[in-house]
Amino acid sequence: MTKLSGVVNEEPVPAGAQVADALRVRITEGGLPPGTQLRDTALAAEFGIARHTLRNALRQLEYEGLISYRMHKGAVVKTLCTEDVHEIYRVRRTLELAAVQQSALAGSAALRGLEERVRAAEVAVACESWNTVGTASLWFHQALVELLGSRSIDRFFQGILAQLRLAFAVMPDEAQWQPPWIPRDREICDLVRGGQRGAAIAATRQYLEDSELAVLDVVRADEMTGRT
Amino acid sequence: MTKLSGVVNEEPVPAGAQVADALRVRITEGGLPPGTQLRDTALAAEFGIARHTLRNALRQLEYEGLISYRMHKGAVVKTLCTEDVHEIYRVRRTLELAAVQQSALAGSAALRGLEERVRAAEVAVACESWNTVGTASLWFHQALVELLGSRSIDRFFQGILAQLRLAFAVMPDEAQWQPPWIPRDREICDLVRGGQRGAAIAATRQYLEDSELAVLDVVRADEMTGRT
DNA sequence: GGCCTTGAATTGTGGAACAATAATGACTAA
DNA sequence: TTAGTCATTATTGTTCCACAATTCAAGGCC
Repeated sequence: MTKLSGVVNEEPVPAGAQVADALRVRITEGGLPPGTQLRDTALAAEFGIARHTLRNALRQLEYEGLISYRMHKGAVVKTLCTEDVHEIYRVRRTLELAAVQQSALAGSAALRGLEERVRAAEVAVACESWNTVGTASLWFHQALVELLGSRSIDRFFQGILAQLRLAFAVMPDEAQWQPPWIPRDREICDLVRGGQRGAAIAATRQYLEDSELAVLDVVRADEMTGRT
Repeated sequence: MTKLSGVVNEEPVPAGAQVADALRVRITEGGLPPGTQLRDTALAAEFGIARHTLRNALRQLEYEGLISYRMHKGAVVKTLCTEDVHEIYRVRRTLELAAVQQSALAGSAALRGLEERVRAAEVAVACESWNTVGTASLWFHQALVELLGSRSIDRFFQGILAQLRLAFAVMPDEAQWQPPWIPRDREICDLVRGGQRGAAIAATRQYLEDSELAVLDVVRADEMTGRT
């Protein structure tokens, strides 16, 4: 509803892309829980844009893996199945471990980014802003992958983590679930910055192992409730 | 109306997606060389679809990195600059080396795929079907990455290699350029299948190093001719 | 209850139109 | 002549409307 105010000299952004951004936020913040049907006429009306333009936005989100399209059945916010979780963690293992392995070659700016984002997560824990904690932690892992120095990989990984956030969206008690991971993020951060590559790899591998199992629990629990 | 038992239930494919596939082929085969303006009215007329549908197809290709959009200036087939080449090879190094490293865990089907595609490339060389050689070689490297067993990474990497094909599209003498790489593909394939991980990694790293420089030469040469 | 039919709702696509911007070319001025 | 200005045209981004194809929900029939 709010017409986005653009700073004058910026490159103009197509309306569809703006709506895509807004929807992406709504989905990853849990405003549109997995399984939600996205009726294009309704959404178009809500955002005050034409149906075609909205459908463009939905297409973009489909490419990013946040919604799934089926012919003549429209768009649905994706619900993660266990295989999806395995897939997400296959990607995480590949990219995060590769990033830690090559961390010696990373620029100092990227390394500082690590520290910043871990600290942000710790602040979120201190503030007891639980819904922020999960996002901050994911941002840290995004920063890890950014050590590789590849923009396309960064974008790709961003989509993967956005999908992972779909699992957070159906989590019953984020306050219990999220905080324990932050000290482990801190540990990985310090090991990487300290140049202790072997230990960093081991810590990251174990982290991903444990995290995958934990997320699987959440997804399986959600599958149970959904099947009733 | 009842479906006969055993008949495959084909999900219908949206028209936009079909056109996107056709355009992707045209671009990667060189039918639409880099820099070509893609006028949507003309293309829509040619494919016999509405402008909206065609624009959806273009959006998809934009997401894959094959075309670039600029507001109110439409779509253009992307022309690789040297930074783009660096970026492509950053991704290749990350994923292909990670794949070779983890090749011990790969399934036997994936390993057979390696052999198949190298052989296809060798056949193409024997047939002197030079335009096929480059594509076959890229397919081999795609198979390498498939050792990781991740569908999303496969799709991502496919897009990257499609971008690389844009460099082939402006290459003056593919017959000279492509064949020398095939024996090196063969070497990597045999090392991986033989379980000689260290040697395989070294060979792959050297391959990517040399390949990047060679592609950079092509792109730089093209930049010169384009600037006149 | 189970099955079929029917009508409404929704999607996928087409077509025309319009404002905003870019490209083009003519015209003027130095 | 050459540079700059301005109007004309093309093209894009977006909207509205329309319609066939298909799914969904409800009701009627056995």
